[in-house]
Amino acid sequence: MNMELSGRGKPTPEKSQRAHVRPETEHATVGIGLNAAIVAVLDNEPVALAVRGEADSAGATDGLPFGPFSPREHRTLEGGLRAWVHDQTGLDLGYAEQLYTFADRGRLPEPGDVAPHVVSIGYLALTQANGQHGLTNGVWRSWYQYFPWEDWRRGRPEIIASEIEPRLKAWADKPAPALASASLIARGDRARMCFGFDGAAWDEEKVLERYELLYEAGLVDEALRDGRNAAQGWNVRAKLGLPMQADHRRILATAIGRTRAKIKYRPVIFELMPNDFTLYELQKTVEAILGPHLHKQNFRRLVEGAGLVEPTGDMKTRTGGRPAKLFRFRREVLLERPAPGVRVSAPPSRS
Amino acid sequence: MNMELSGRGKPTPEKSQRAHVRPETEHATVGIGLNAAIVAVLDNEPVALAVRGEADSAGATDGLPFGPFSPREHRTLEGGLRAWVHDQTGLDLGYAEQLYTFADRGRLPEPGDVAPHVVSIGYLALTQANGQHGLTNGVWRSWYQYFPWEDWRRGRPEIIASEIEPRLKAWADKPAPALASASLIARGDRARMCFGFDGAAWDEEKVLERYELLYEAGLVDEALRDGRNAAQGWNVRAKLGLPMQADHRRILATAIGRTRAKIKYRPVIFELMPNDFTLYELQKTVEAILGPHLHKQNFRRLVEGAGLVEPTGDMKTRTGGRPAKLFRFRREVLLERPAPGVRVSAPPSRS
DNA sequence: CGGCATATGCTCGAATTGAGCACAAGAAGG
DNA sequence: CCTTCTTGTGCTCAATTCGAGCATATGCCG
Repeated sequence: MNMELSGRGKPTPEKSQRAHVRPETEHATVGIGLNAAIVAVLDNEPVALAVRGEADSAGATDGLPFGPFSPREHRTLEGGLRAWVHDQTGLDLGYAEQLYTFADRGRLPEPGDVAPHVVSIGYLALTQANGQHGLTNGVWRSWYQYFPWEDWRRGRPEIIASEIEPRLKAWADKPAPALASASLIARGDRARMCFGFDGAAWDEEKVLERYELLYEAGLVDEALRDGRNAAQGWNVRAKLGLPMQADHRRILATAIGRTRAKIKYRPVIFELMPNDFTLYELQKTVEAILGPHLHKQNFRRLVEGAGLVEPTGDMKTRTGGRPAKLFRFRREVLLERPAPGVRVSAPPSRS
Repeated sequence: MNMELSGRGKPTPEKSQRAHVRPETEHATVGIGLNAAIVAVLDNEPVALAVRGEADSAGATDGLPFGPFSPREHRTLEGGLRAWVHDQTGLDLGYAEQLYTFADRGRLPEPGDVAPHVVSIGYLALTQANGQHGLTNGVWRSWYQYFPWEDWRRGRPEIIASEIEPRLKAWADKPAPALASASLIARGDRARMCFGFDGAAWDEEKVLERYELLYEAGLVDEALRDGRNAAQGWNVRAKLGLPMQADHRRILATAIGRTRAKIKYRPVIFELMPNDFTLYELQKTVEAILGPHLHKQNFRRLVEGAGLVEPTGDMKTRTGGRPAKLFRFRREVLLERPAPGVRVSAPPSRS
């Protein structure tokens, strides 16, 4: 989990372990946890399912649904995920994909413990949240509550200019610690690229990079909670977006970034839509996830031209204007195109 | 790990586990293994580092470098990976990224064992294999030995028409098992999309999908070894490509697919190149990975226009023709473009 | 019935892309 | 030395795609 920038020869801070020739038998055993970022779009708002944690030090913090994986009970990771998500929340997941496996020590809240001995595997699931249909636990919460800087639907979010830019620039002016742990790229340049300062382009897919930068800079609560402030001289009150338990917000950031990337080359957007929809509803859903982009007429040309949808024959009348044709997902596109999706391109570099 | 096709409501075959309210404490413990697909390009041949397994039933089978992860010894997964890769092979990894976590039971060779209790996390590493520089263990082997159908450098590989197409079509004509476990798409259609039968486009990124389809169809040795032939009436001798231990070939397939995708939007191709190179050498490296594509002049326009390279000022004379300008990777591109890479597009649907 | 709001069709210029022509310049060989 | 081969490099041109706007359609509401 890094910036995925091209850099050779990252240092290996750990000491080499003893040589071993046939290592297969000497595993240390750890627990496996599964985290699910369950995403839907409710009233044009992208939401994730959050469960309320028990109140800890600073009040109750949201978390993602979480459950252990037992290879004894479940044949596959995804099967285990579906089972306990159903048990915990009443939801039957549709589409699900694995995101990333997190095992980093040092991010976990237990202060005295040496190693977490828990590896957590993050999953992304997309679903329709028609009403609160059978939800027994957890609430749908806008993902922009956790990541307010990601919400460009009404233009550039103010929090970037008012909070993020000054604080990140102050951080960039401090010298980086000599370990050079993070990156070969200067702090200021990373901030510029991530948040589009000074006219750089905003890349809506870099959700994780942005969160990790804020974490490194000590601007999210999780950084303080994890004790990184002790080592540096940070502001005590960070508060950019709602925090989450453990590294759940990192997983959610990964999920958002993956969702934003994926709808461009896989028709997963339809996992979030009802069966019939108007093209404008489809556009609004895409924009809820990506931020506003497209010219309505061009969006129509795009999705119709790509063969992603077909008219149902019916119309929707209560649109407030001229009635709109209803469409449905055209499954055959999967057999026709190698990578069908809503291929919207980057917006023209608004800053 | 599936076809990532848009399909709702996959059935959950496992039974629900007992309800649990605060699951964090009741982890079953399992071992964590790390697998590395270490990729380089040697003499225009894409290679992966393979280690020879001890001879099992049918002779020695290659495997990927593999080591256990101990959270006690290593702070991060990637740190652990780098350490034992260095110990086992003498290599210092440059670029590395996590691929996927595999925990599926039923793919492991132990016939009597109920559950593997080992979760393996696959990594992709890109490196330069200048000579056998310090290699203490393992050999570089062309990845097309494991996946001959992926090698389109001399046109469509013959093995597709001679072996894969007839055998997959025979498999497609058999009725799918009622469990409908794999996909909502008919076997024949999946085969068509994966391998480009009947004029469908070849998508060089679908490496994993192709391997998994062959596995399901019982056409790779691993399927036989895992005992799937007992349930069906398969050919006893599969032999499409060299097999590997456990699910290492699946990990390598994931690695190849990811590499092919990634060089298009990240400048990771330069991890595989020496510092100075000619544009034609760069093109050959890209083609080794992707298959042949580009018009030489357009490739030049592409990489120069994208600002990916800059001339060193020197020339390379021993080219067999006119001397060629030498170039180097232009790091500044990382600060200028959000997703710089060799944006080659799909070849014009050769079948 | 007229105005409003949304839906939908169409056009046009700019940018990108695929493909080829032409020429440059060292190597090899008579 | 001059021809020919081979690879490198600059340029053009048509086809396609993309961004943006104009114009018209049509139900709803007063």
